[in-house]
Amino acid sequence: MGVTRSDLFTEKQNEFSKIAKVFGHPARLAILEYLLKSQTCICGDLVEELGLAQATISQHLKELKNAEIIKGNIEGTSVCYCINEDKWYALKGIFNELFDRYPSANDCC
Amino acid sequence: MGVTRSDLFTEKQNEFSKIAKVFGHPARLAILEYLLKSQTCICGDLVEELGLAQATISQHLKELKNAEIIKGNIEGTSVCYCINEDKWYALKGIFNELFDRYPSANDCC
DNA sequence: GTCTTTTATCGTAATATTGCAATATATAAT
DNA sequence: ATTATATATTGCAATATTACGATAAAAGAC
Repeated sequence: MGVTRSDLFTEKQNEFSKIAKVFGHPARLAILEYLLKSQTCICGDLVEELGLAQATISQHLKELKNAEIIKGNIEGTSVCYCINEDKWYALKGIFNELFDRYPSANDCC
Repeated sequence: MGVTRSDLFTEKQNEFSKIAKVFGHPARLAILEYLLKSQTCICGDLVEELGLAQATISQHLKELKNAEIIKGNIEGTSVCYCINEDKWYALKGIFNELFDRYPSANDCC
């Protein structure tokens, strides 16, 4: 009990839900929005920007990196993070693929 | 500790993440995909379809209903579930709004 | 070398999620 | 009224997530 039954679902469903889960936390969205708008991608200021502890932000960055939504480059003592463009466009496609499967109009609901 | 710091984020970020979280479980995706493809929307067969216990499915349906992604109509002793069309199109828009904010092409990553 | 700065990791506490058996509720059929 | 069927709710155990202080690791400044 308590453990997600991934065995019951398709590879696609498991993959998609894993990605959706990454978007399922406001801190990670805030990080992404900051990366989207910032022209430079030096990102040490995320701690002041978001108000979470440094350890917490590092953890969220790790999850975004694991999902390959962002990339990180070491730049001297700091790390330069930015959106993974290729993945970003791929994600747009994956989500649209779902949302374009329009619900069949039924009369009962 | 351990509680999401919603106070630190914008209303939009909190709302979006809440929706994304609903998509963040394969069972709920499986339910949605079943509702999308099924012409009829009588949904008692989800239990056999998915392989999860009836109580578990009922719980997932509740979360989908809370997020207003699906609607449920009582139909005799069973309940007829289907996608909430309006919400579905709205969600498509909300996700595209995010994905259309293309990352600025930087040279450092 | 030491010191400073920046980010990552570890350990741990608080909370949330998932799954299911048991039970409750609601309606239909008899 | 009793029984059968379908779904919801409750209670609880297992697991996952979130947050943060403390500490480690890595690189530049001196």
